[in-house]
Amino acid sequence: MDGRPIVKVAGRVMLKRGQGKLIWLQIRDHTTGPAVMIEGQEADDDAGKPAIEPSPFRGAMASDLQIAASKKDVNESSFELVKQLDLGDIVVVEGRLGRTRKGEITVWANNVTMASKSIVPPPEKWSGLQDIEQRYRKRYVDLYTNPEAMQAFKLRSRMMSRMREYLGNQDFLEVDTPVLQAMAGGAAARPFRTHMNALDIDLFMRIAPELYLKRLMVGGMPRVYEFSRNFRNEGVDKSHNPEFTSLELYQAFGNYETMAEIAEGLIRDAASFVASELGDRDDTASGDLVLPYLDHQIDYGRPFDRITYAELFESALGFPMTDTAKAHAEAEKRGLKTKTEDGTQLADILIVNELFEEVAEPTIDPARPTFVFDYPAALSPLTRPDPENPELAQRWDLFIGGMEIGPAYTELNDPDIQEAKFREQLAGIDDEETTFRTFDEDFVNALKVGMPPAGGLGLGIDRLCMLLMNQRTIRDVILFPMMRPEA
RNA sequence: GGGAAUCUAGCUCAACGGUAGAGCAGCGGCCUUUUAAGCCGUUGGUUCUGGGUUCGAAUCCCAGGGUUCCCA
Repeated sequence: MDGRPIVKVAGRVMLKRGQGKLIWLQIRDHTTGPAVMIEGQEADDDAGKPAIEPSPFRGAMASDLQIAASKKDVNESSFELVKQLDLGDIVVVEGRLGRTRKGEITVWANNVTMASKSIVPPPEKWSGLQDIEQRYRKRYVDLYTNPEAMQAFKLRSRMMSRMREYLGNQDFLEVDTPVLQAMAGGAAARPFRTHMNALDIDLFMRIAPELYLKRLMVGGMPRVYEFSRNFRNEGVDKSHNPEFTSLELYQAFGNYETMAEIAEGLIRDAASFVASELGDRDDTASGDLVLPYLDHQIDYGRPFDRITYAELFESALGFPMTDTAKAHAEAEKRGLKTKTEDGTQLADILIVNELFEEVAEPTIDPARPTFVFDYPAALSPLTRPDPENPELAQRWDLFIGGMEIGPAYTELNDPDIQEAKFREQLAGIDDEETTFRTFDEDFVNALKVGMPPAGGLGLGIDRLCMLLMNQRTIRDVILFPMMRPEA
């Protein structure tokens, strides 16, 4: 009649301002996407798109809708309902879409019904839920209260869809492999133990999917990946949660070089996607792709830097890593660990690696994604040694923003070498008493059946989310991070 | 593992060792185009837990717990 479309919207009441015969609501949209359901005629240009401008105040973000319930427009029971509404209630509103005198897009309600009553008081409407602990424990409140939290998790979800799409386009198959394993292999970490009653056997939660994904390579799946929830019975800090998500990926006839291409392409695509979702950057035109992370402006557009382990070591320490006498002296000088807890001297290579991690890694420019190539073979039991130089493993680690994002390897597919490496590990060549050591005979047997030469890649998805979404801690990209149960 | 900080109303925060408060939310009224908060009135507490010092403890001491931050 007046040309304004009739819409039906639903959402949680965030603000309510009563004015006697006119009551204003702001509701956080519970319909999907920006579209309200338009039941009537097409909207006219200025009112059709519910492009509600972001408000300058925190309580009402772009996804909020404004509702006006006027006693003269709304039916009597609806008006009574609106008067009784509490903040936090979820309502369904039908009405005409229009504007206020000040131009605010508003649904002028004809009918309001209660969809769900909230009987717990919401946080303070201006400052929201501030307590960090409560934000994690009551994520359901955090999400509706703090739009930036919601945005990070929406982005995480969409980013993972995008990665699946990217990999699917390259003929990678997504698979699921066991979380409960009789032996927790594929990484050096302390596992969670559990027990299966029906078979009366002890089991472990996986620390990595690697050995199963490789079995699939043996079986003839040339390109596989898994977004794997891994469980490690270790500490919690701002970049570690006991359960975390990694992307593990294997490519037959690939190697660590092709893995670098895939990793770089995948991360750049994800970064580009996140940048466009955030929608407030105009740097794609120039070919640059820069996203902020804490104090850094990280450039995902340019080719990632590449350096070898030995080069980085020497440039940071000032002497070559082969000079083990100097390495020992340097480690002593810096007070690094040089002995195991029972007092035996650490192996040279472990001293070198201590120095590498403590001194060399921090010299990597956090704003430049950097591959560190060619790790010492002794540190990489599942990696194929370089045929030219068996001391080196065909492995790289990727560092971004000061964090280790993931390794990749040219995979070891020789069953004899694999078996020998397993034995070496069991003999305790490394110092880590927390490291769980396994000898997976069936895996050796799979290699005897024959695994194609392959490249393998692991990416820490939580850390990638921290980077791309500029979140300070891993708990801000995990919906329900590990917390001690409340007393 | 070490150090520091913090824990008070549903939420955000005050309170020199001297009656535990404010704002928001809630509750009762009045109010048709507001923009976190309209106006008036009003309810609300195991001050994380347990000990101790003191005439008197949110405050000082001891022990424990949760969380956060920094370091290893």
